[in-house]
Amino acid sequence: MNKYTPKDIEKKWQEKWHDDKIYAFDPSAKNKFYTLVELPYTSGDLHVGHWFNWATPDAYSRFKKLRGFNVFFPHGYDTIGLPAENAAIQRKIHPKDWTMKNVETMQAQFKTMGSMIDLDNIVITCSDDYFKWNQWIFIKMFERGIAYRGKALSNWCPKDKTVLADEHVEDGKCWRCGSVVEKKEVEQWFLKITKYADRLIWPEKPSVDWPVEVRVGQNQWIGKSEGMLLDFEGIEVFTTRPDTTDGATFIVLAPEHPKVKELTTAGQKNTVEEYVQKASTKSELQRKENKDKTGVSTGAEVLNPVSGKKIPVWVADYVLYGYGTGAIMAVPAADERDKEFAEKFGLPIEKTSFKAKPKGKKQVNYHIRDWSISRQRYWGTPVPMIHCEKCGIVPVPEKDLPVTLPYEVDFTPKGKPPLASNDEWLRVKCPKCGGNAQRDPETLDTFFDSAWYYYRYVSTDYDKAPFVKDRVKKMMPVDIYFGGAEHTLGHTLYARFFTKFFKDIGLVSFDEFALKRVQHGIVLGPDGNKMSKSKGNVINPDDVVKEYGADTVRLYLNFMMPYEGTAPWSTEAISGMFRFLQRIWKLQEKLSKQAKTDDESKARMSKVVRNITRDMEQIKNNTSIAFIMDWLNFLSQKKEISKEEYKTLLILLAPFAPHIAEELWQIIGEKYSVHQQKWPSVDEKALQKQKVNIPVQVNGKLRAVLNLSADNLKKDTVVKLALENEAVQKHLSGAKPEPIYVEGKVLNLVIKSSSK
RNA sequence: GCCGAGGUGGCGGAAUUGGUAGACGCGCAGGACUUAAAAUCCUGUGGUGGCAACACCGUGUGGGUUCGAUUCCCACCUUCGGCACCA
Repeated sequence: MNKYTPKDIEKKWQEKWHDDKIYAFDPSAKNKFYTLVELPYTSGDLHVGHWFNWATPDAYSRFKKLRGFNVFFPHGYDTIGLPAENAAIQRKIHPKDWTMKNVETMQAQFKTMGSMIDLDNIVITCSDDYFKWNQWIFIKMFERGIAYRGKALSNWCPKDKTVLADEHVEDGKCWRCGSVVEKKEVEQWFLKITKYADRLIWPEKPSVDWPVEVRVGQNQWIGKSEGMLLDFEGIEVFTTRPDTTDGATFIVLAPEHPKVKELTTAGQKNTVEEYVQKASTKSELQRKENKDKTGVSTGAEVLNPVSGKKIPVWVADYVLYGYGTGAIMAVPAADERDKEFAEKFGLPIEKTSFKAKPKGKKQVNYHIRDWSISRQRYWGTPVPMIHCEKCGIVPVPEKDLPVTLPYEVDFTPKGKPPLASNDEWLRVKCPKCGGNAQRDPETLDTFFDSAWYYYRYVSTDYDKAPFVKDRVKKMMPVDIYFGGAEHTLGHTLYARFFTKFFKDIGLVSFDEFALKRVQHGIVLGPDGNKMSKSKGNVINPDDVVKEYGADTVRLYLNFMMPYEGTAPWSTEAISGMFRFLQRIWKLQEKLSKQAKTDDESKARMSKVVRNITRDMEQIKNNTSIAFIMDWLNFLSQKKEISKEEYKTLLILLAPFAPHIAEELWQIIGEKYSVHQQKWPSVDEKALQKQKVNIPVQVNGKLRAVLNLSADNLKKDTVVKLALENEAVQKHLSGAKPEPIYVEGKVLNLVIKSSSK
């Protein structure tokens, strides 16, 4: 027997599996299972986090395959983003070249994982065909009024010189570069996600299995609140508590509110203008940081229709222009913020009856706002629209799609979209009137691309539509979607939104694209901190693979913690995994043709298989591996082991360590491939024959354990045996206990204390 | 402030619907093999006391329900994540 040397076997099998197409999805077969992992961004290299993210889904998919499912596990790359464009600026490489080079590197690295993902049939979001259908979808949205041109106070990243969606402003800063985000009035494209707000709200008991934190988080972000629109002499306010209108003692307008100028009295003009001016220069972050209430009076007064009193109108930036009507009625007696404001500025506070019934219109408001979708950058899908002076905005006809990116542009940020710098590309004839017109020089947000890529996966070869309806009908929804928690408010919400839109235009028939969502945690550096170059605690997967092989790395990543967990990488623990594989390798010495699987072993094996099957289904791969170790420990103690025992070990191992499992499978002369075998079954009879441990408690404290055979589990027998037990007798000290027995589980002997 | 998820050995973490707390792995200690070391193998490993048998304590804290609670209920402390002047 030679030594276990991963590098001698891993590449060999990877190539053979690939050549033999052993993981090929059979579109005609039933029993489909669609595993989806968020497509990686083409940043350059796979880091250990990528390995972690894929190790569990891959083991899970392999398990599903062994369980008889026809597994579809496709792959792709999210290619659009600023790093590509910035690399281009810094290193003078074209974004496309930079991106495609990274795709190549990452493809090669994915191969070393020995994953069953299909690397031949990938979606690359910057390819022409993806652009085409991306643009097609955009035009469909435009036709339905979902994509629209709007002007709004938007989040502006001064460094990236582009607009940001609300979901990508984190703590007042740009999600990508961390610059403090400014507010800027910009005309741009929006998607009317607000129209879908109600349908995106998760019901209490959803039909699909998504984590609560996602459901609650999304519902909060959508932030539905029902209330009323009330009129205060021309000022419309939104309130959720119309019943407190009698206690409204003043009105507050947001600084941007158009009525501010109109209402301000001559005496207050300078003060108000100064205040409004000041508020407009504040960034969102500054507004958030300083929660002290500020504001000024307009000098105007309006009638409170319920109390019949004239109440003053103020301007303050604690009222947000973007929410409700940008104006509120302040009820200091019922609202903390209004109270604080009233106290600070000496405004009256009056009791409310909570019984007011003002006249007004019912109104529902949402926290979520329409998704700003256009970016003033080069590296993205061009917005497929033409601006004609005569006809206005005209979509590019389908036959002219895709609108591709011109290779030559000046993409150094200058405040205007880079595409506007290429005249030849920009100028175009209007498809309607044939007159002179211009292309839209903006590109789509990268989150538009990733909102529907898993539909394209099922139709990478199709060029008549974004996807083949029938195939989607057959293969979707996705059965399980693995990804990161950071996409709770962005990507996964957008993906749900797109699915509902697709349903509306008759492309799909379901409401949710993924039946189950599982979110991974993070592998920290060995020092317990987040891995970062500056901290020098980054683990390079290529190095670890070189040292131990891919199987050890996969195994360790599956074993180190639950998929949802976050824990530090341990250079010591991973060597334990290597040791485990070496012990399995060595076990082949004990394999004997004559050896039979005895009853004890059968029972043990069944228990292991049963537990692993149960845990794998629940994606508890760490405990599944623990049971494989348990089985190995058991086999190691035997003098010789049967082929059945050994084969079971290899099949159980195969999802986690596919290469070594295959190699050993071949060594023992079994038919290729171990990955096309049947998952071992549980021998219920053997399990029933096994002896059972019955803990015996006296007054709830464990005093003895009886090892009993299955036919000795009746209450009378167990109690009798327990009472004969010395340790039990000692603690009973002659008393007559009342037995409480749960069959096959536990016996508790209770002595009723005399004082009771 | 609001919402969500957690708090179990030296560490990562187990514990099926309330039923032997600490599986499995790492680390550590002792032993075997070796001239020696590494590797490997064996044994032990929650805490306290005891030579030992054994006893008591023990799942963030304090109460409660129960024959029995890491698991259920109440209050509190605390860590992490999300949202945050949303009217």
